[in-house]
Amino acid sequence: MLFSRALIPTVKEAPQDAANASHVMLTRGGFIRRVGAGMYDYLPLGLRVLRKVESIVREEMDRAGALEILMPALLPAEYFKETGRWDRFGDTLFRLKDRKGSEFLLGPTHEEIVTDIARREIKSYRDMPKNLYQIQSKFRDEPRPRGGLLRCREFIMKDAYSFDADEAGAKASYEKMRVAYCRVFDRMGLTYRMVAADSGAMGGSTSAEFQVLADSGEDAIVACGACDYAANVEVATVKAPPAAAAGTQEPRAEVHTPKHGTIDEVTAFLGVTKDKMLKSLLYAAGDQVVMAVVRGDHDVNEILLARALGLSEVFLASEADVKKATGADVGFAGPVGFTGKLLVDRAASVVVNGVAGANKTDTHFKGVNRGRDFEGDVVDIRLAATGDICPKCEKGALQSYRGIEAGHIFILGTHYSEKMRALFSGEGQEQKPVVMGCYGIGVSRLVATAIEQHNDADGIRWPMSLAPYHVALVTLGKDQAVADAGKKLYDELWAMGVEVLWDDRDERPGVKFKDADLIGLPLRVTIGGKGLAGGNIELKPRTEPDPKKAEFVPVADAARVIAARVKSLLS
RNA sequence: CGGGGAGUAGCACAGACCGGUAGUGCGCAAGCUUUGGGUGCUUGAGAUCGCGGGUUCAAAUCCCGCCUCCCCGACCA
Repeated sequence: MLFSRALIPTVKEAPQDAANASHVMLTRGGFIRRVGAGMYDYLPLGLRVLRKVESIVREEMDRAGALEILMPALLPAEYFKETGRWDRFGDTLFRLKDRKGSEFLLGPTHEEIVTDIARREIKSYRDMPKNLYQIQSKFRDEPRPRGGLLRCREFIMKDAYSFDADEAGAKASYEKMRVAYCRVFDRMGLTYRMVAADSGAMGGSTSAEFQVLADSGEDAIVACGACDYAANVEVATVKAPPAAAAGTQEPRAEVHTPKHGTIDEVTAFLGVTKDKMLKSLLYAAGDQVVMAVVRGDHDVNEILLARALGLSEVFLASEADVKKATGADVGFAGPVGFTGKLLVDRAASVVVNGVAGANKTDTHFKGVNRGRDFEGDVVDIRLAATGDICPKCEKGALQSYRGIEAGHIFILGTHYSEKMRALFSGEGQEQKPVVMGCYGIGVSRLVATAIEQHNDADGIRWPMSLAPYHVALVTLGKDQAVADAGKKLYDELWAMGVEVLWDDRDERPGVKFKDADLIGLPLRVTIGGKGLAGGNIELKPRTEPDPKKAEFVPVADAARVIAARVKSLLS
């Protein structure tokens, strides 16, 4: 592609609203333009990257034996009513009506529709396993679209669905997808972790997220430094602390702590460390108010807390509810004498001579010990953090990371097949629901995710497998010999299968170099009058910041050397 | 949905408090200049000041209503 004939509208200034690297660079580099909140144009460069992501995903799905199909994005409401998701999806669903007033939706995901295919076409255990996938636009009315392509209302997703005759078959299908996903992310040159995750509304028995590590990620994950344990912090647990040391228990004593309600204030006032504090938080859980106690240096994990209570969610109690439940102002709640349901984190349960609120305004207790001063149910309800010991190997220390969820795989079981009567005949003529799995990859999100992980101050550093073109060819000056050499190399490289973007514009060198860095093609070939007079062109990887370290390659060898370099970076 | 912020030329912004000829930089067009990291100079085109209403002789500016967008949080296969 000739730059002079392309549509690559680079701009110097970042859009005022962009807050992360990928949004800034995709916009500045002329890859995308915003059309509305969470809606983007893909300009030619952006579309080429999107297509590369799609190709890799498609190749790996096909390799894993999945079959590509395409379902409509516009869907009749009846399918979602059949499974109850028409109501359960709430405001996230884009709903619309046709001219006759019939209800429709724009598909946020396609379990119902693919299950409809299954119930019509899969009649026997002999028809399975099957895995159907599509790459398609999805629509979700997100409460808050953000981050450019990272969270859109219309986005492109690969969604795959497996159908098996039994749980063991489903596990095998799931495992195939896991391997395929690893290949996808490996080929894209991404650093990622497969983590245990909350199954959420899908209610599956087994699920894992593929988290691409990036400081700008929305998700917090922890991973063990010694074994393969990794989990979304939502569901991460930690090794149980040692049983209480048989230390001497001080008598419990009331202390006056006027206006000192926070952990920081109380520890400073009483001269104790945070791990001696019994942080007591009140939650609205269903129709009751429960108290959750964790150590002062720990935080409550609300998802674990909700699970421990058998609920889907809990909310921090209002100030009024706290006062009603404890009889004290916020900041002075504690387990001693609390009459409601009491949950105590494992680590907090073994604190000896702790400090806790006395359920009396401006008052705390010292010398609080579980077993003597209070009871409560001991559960794991705290957030894992860096330094905690791994729950799996019980040796390694956990490390916290930020991640971007780029893929999620589930075993769904028979949730949808039962509701929609997707039944098949087993070997003994019995009718059984198919066992399903579902597997998503955020294709358009990956375009942005790759940049979040691969960029520097000057712009993007595309991995070769995702770059819109393999090589940026920059010719300098108006010298005809340079232009001729550029044209020759350009033609040779394309003939060898190398995708070249030739900056043939009548621009000064600085402009071309800046744009090349911004667009971020992995290899840059420069042809200038001086170098050419010496019989050389220059070759520099985008990852090399120092232009002086460019490699000189004889003109005669250039095409061959460059093509070989591209090939090695692709494998 | 809660909190905060912003809508003025293609982009980034000033002007608003204190009403009176709509401005700057980048980009765009033309000319000269320059040519290995966003060259310098000159000239020019380009705006229903988000929308609707109100106050006023006069509204980008003051008042009322609405819309859109962004950030933090909640939310989120």
